[in-house]
Order: sequence, then structure tokens, then C-alpha cells
Amino acid sequence: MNPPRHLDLVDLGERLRRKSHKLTGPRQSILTVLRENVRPLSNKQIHAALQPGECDLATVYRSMRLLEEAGIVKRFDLGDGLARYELLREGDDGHHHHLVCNRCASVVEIAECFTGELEERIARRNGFQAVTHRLEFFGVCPACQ
Amino acid sequence: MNPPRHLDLVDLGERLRRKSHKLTGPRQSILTVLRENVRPLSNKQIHAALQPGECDLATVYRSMRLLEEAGIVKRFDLGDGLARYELLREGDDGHHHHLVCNRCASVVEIAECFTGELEERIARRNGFQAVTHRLEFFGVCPACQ
DNA sequence: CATCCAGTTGCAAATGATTTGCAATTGGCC
DNA sequence: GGCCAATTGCAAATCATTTGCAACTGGATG
Repeated sequence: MNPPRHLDLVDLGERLRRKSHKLTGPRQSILTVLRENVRPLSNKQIHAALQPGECDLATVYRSMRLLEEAGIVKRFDLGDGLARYELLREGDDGHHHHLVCNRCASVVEIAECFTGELEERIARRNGFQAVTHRLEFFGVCPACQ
Repeated sequence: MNPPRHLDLVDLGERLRRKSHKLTGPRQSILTVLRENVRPLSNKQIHAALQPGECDLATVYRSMRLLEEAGIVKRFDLGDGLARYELLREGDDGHHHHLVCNRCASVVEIAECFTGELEERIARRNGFQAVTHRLEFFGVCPACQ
């Protein structure tokens, strides 16, 4: 339940400063929320988890964008029209997939990624370069059945 | 280049009527556009392909929703925040994937789908039911390299 | 083939997520 | 402590999509 040590604020601030960005109050608050919630969070969810007046919603949007560009968070699209974010540990590209409940929207992280050679084959066969993929699973979770 | 015969308007109208929906003028126009364009089209693209005044944009949105519910088109999410649609042949569930160019947004259809047993394994392992998946590939197409 | 009504349409206004302009504020480096 | 680029809050703007409503039209029925 405790946030992983390797994602402490000092560390994250360092990563920001390297790109000549500031570790401001609002950003600290946002990062703290992200550290305490392992599941992908939407901008609204992040904003709701903050103390009232701690940070404007527009600032959450701006910060998440910036944190994504800085490689500190990864953005996921779970198909409901909302951007969601997860904290990334340094050096991790965050590539993994999710299993989302169609009823209650709970999210399970899927560790394995299978499509390695597949991706390569598809790239070769179609003459594409730098091919990546996005894969999410949807179903009904045990609690909702 | 010609639309497949098994997706002619009479046929499509029949499928609509079965669900007590009408094959109206605007819907005929929309279906014609879809028959002439095999690639997934957004609501705006469909609307742009119609004669001016032929059909309101709101009607395109309403029609695509209805056609999706009727199982006549399939909706795809290519990750750019737009809904896109492809015509479905009768009995086809339309399950397939795409390879999208990050630069010019051109789309290649990927025929094979690999994740059969995988899906099953993930469902079993997490206690989920009715698991489906969404998988899209992204890269740089030959022309854009 | 005239009638009727549920299903449709156009238009404008409403939503919801996200972005942006701008003037006021603030980290962090000297 | 001071400076300046980076950042913030707030309000207004965008963008995709939805919706209310009164007018209209397929197509089943007589």
C-alpha cells in the first residue's frame, strides 16, 4: 500500500529539474496523489483527490501533459474518452496492458506482453517503422458477475 | 474499388427494417459513403463526404450510433479521440485490428488476430467473464519514412 | 393509394473533456 | 535578495458529441 521508495518526491523533482522544469507546489501534490494510487487516474480523479484549492483543474491538465513529455507518467486510453495516467519508474517505458471491468470500471494490470515478434512481423510485412501497439482487455470482473 | 455486392443498399435497408428502423434519405447517403470507403471513417469525414445539405452532422452522429447498435457498422477507437466506423458484412463481428501511421494517419487493416487463447487465459486467471480486447498498432508508414 | 404514427431530421443550445490567453505569482540559480 | 523563465488561477475558447423540440417522412395498414 505504501508508495514504492524509488518514486519519492526528491527523485521525481530531480527528473523534472533536468528538463528545466520546476517542482512546484501543485506538482508536488499531484505527484503525491499519483504515488498513493497505483491504478491509472484521470485528470478529474487526480483533481478530486487534492485538497480543495490546492491546484486548479487546468493546472492538473497542464501538469499531466508535461509529466508525460518528461517521461514521468504514462498515458493510457481505456476507451471511455478520458486520459488516464500512471507513474513511471525511471528507465521504465511503462509498457503493459489492462483488464477493465465493463460494469464497475475497476482495472487489473496485466503484466505479460506477448506481441513482441508479432509487432516485428507486422512492421516488416507492411513496411512500417517504429511500430508499437496498444492493447487493452475488457470484461466483467468477479464482483460484478 | 467497387463496393462489395453483399453490402448493397437493399440488403442494408433490410437489416435496418428488421429492427423497425427506416432506410431514410440521409441514412442511404451515409451508407453509400461507407460502401465507397473501406477504411474507418470519423463522423466528420462521413459528413464531409456527403453533398452539402444532404444530411446534418448531428444526424450523422445519430445514424452511426444507431447503425452500430443494429450491428451494421463497427466502431473503432484509434486513439485520437474520434470515433471511427467501418461497414460490417452480415454475420461478421468485424473483429480485426489496424496499423496506423503516426505521421499521415493512413490505416492498414491487419487481418490476423492472435490473442485467442491469450484472452481466455487472462479471463481465467483474473476471474473475469466475457473478455474481449482492443488492439491497435502504430508506426511510420513507408511513404512517411 | 390515402392515412397515420412511430421513427427521423435539422437546428440550436447543452455537455464534457481538454486547451488557451493573460496577468499575477513563484521556483531555483546567481 | 533579486531576476527571469516557468508556472498558476481564472475565465473564455475549442472540439467531439449529445439532446430538446417542433416539423417531417418512411412504410405498414386499410
